[in-house]
Parts: sequence; C-alpha cells; structure tokens
Amino acid sequence: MTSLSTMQTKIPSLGYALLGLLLKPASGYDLRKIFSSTSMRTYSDSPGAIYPALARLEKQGLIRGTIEKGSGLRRRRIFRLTPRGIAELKKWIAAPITLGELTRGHELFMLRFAFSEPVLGAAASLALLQSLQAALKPYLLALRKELEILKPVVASSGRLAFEYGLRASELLERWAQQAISTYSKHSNGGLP
Amino acid sequence: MTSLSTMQTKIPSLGYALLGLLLKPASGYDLRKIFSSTSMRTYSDSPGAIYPALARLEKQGLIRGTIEKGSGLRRRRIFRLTPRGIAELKKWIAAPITLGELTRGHELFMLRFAFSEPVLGAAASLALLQSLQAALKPYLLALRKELEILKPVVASSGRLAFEYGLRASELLERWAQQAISTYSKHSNGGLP
DNA sequence: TATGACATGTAATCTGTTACATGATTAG
DNA sequence: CTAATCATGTAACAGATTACATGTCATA
Repeated sequence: MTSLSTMQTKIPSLGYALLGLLLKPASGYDLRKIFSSTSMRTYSDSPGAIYPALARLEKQGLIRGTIEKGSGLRRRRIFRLTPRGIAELKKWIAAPITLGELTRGHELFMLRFAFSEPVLGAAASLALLQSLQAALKPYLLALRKELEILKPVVASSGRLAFEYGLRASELLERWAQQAISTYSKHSNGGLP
Repeated sequence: MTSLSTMQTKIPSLGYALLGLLLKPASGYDLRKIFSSTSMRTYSDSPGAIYPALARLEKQGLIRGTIEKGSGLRRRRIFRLTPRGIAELKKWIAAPITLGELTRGHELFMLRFAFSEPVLGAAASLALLQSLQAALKPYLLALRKELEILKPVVASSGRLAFEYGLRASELLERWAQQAISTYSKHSNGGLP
C-alpha cells in the first residue's frame, strides 16, 4: 500500500559508496579499479556488481552517464551525480546514527564519515562524530554487561572473540574523541 | 563442468554460524532468539533467513532435524549436527587465514575463532591465532604504505576513516598476541 | 598474430529481506 | 475471549557472485 508520493529511493551500501566516489566523475571501470586496488576492497570489483548498481542509480535519477569518445580506446561511459543524487548523498550523511548501525561492524559509519567533509563540510563531520559518541555510550554499557553474563558460560575462545568486539568499540570511542578535537579547531563548507 | 565427485558444499557465513551454534542441539526458534538477543546480532533473526538456511544445511546432510512433541507447545524441530556437519565445521576452522579474510571486517575470523576451542580444542585456537599473526604482518605494512599515499590526497574525514581501519587492525594484532599468551599455557582437546 | 590491458555488459543462480500466513498454548 | 508468546514456514523481490560474452587497442 505504498503511495507514489511516499515511494522512496532505497539504496544499498554499495550504492552510497558509488554516489560518494562520483563526487569525482568516473566510469564503471574507474570505480572497479578503486574497489580492487584501494582500501575500499570491502566492495566487490566484479562487473556483475558494479554495472547493474550504476544502472539502478541512473534509473533512479541519481546519476547520469554520458558516452565519451575520442580518447582512442573503447567507448567509456562517464557517470556524474545529478542534483537529486547530491541531495540523496547529503540526506544520507546528515542522518543521525542509530544504535543498530554500531552492531554490524563500523564500515558503514566510516563510509558515511569519509564522505561527510567533501559533501557537507567539517561542521557536518563534527555533528556525525558527536552523534556517534552519543550512540556509543549506551552501546558500550550494554556490551560490558553482556560480557559479565557471558564470562562464565562460554569457552574462552568465545569470550576472547567477544572481548575483541568490545575493544573495537572502545577504540571507536577514543577515535571519535580524537577526531572531534581535530575538527573543533576550524570548520569550512562542503559542496555549494 | 563440475564433476559430481568434486562438487563441494559451499556454505555462507550464516551457515557456519548455525553449524557452530548447533554444537548444542536447538530449534530454529532457539537460534533466532540467540541472534536477536546476544552479541550475534550481526545475523538476522528473521524466519525468512533462518528456516531456509536450516533447510539447506539439512539438504546438504550437515544437520538433521527431528520433531519433538510432548512438551505441550506447538511441535518443535530440534536440529543436530551430523558427522558430515561436524567434519565440515572442523575443516572450516582448521583452514589457514587468507589475507582476503582481513580485508572485509574481522567478524568472520572471530566467528571461526569463537568455535575453534569447543570444536577442535585449545591447540587449534592457538594455531588459528598464529596464522592470524602471520597474515596480519604484511597486511599492516600495506595499510601503512597506503596511508602515506592517501594522506595528501583525500579530505581529512577520509583520512581519519582510513586511520580507524588501520588502528582496528593494529588492535587485532595486539589482541592476538595477548590471546596467544592465554593459550600457550595449557591445551586441552575439543570434540572427540 | 597472439596476448594482455582496457572497457562494458548479461545470464544463471544463490542468499537475504520483507511481509505475510498459520497454528498452539498460556496469562489476564 | 483476547492478547501475547511460542513456533514454523512461504512467497515476492532485491542484490551479489560467478561465469561468460563482446569488443578495442597496443605491443611483443
């Protein structure tokens, strides 16, 4: 019973990664190379993942691909963000962090944060970090409580694995604190 | 062109999580509760994920579900590991760590490690940790090198995000070192 | 002329998400 | 009797993986 006006563009993690990278116009092949050769290896560089994802974003009107010829090689389609795409990126970055976002690894948060400064400026990065701190506080409490319950129950390898998860979240907290002090010195704007 | 004898059971992450949890026989509902209420929230607790996954594992002959009645409520199917299931679990845990396993978050490694002691004993846990250390050494070098290249290029939010990834891997290294010292004191056996 | 890097795409298949359907038992 | 909890499942759909198909250009 979804009304047309309420129909909202649902975008998976890969979609946001592509939107963020397309702050600089690029071809599908360029994006594949980024995924295969840099720290963004988290995303598959397979053509079967990227080309369909780009096609979906284009169908949603968030990016636009134009054929570029003349540079000698096979034709390339260069993709660029549309105004709607930029708006979607901004919306995604500005959203507050939910507790659930901390549960399944920190990669998604880091993707958002990485793009926050070029898209919305340092003030938005700071806001994201503060939102992270607020969400982290009750989450860490819950994890520590769970560790106390778990301690006597599970084998020590299970307990050690849990402890790593706790420590990674504690690391995130320290990282956020330090990043905040980096940012609170000066702020500048993002996209116009 | 896959020959029948070569045909190998391919198991996704959720499948291994279920196999490991089924060291203690449980119903689908029991497993859902574990995913919804404990630190294993990484996995969806939705019936649409778990019941089909259990059905696949059963079709592969790795688990066996038996209807249990009499306890008053609606019938429950209790699942147990078969000998083939136990063998598959052992094979998974004993496999050496690949560099690729470090790239996409550390959750998969931690799942393996958590089950290593109950399934194969402390000696296997130790071996896994040493394999981790060996894989981590070149990986950390590569990350540090990439950071040097990235530093002047990306916005500071991007650099900070990358730095978190590096620090999480350094944390993993320290955690492994400490876990090794926990284990090297004494070792005991796993499943018979 | 054959190989390899550049470049884009499709098809089959598998898995997970969301939403729905069903039914038994207990507590209020 | 009604709601909540226990308990198992299915169906439609979206997204990812794997493998394949195609084509250009440079170079050995």
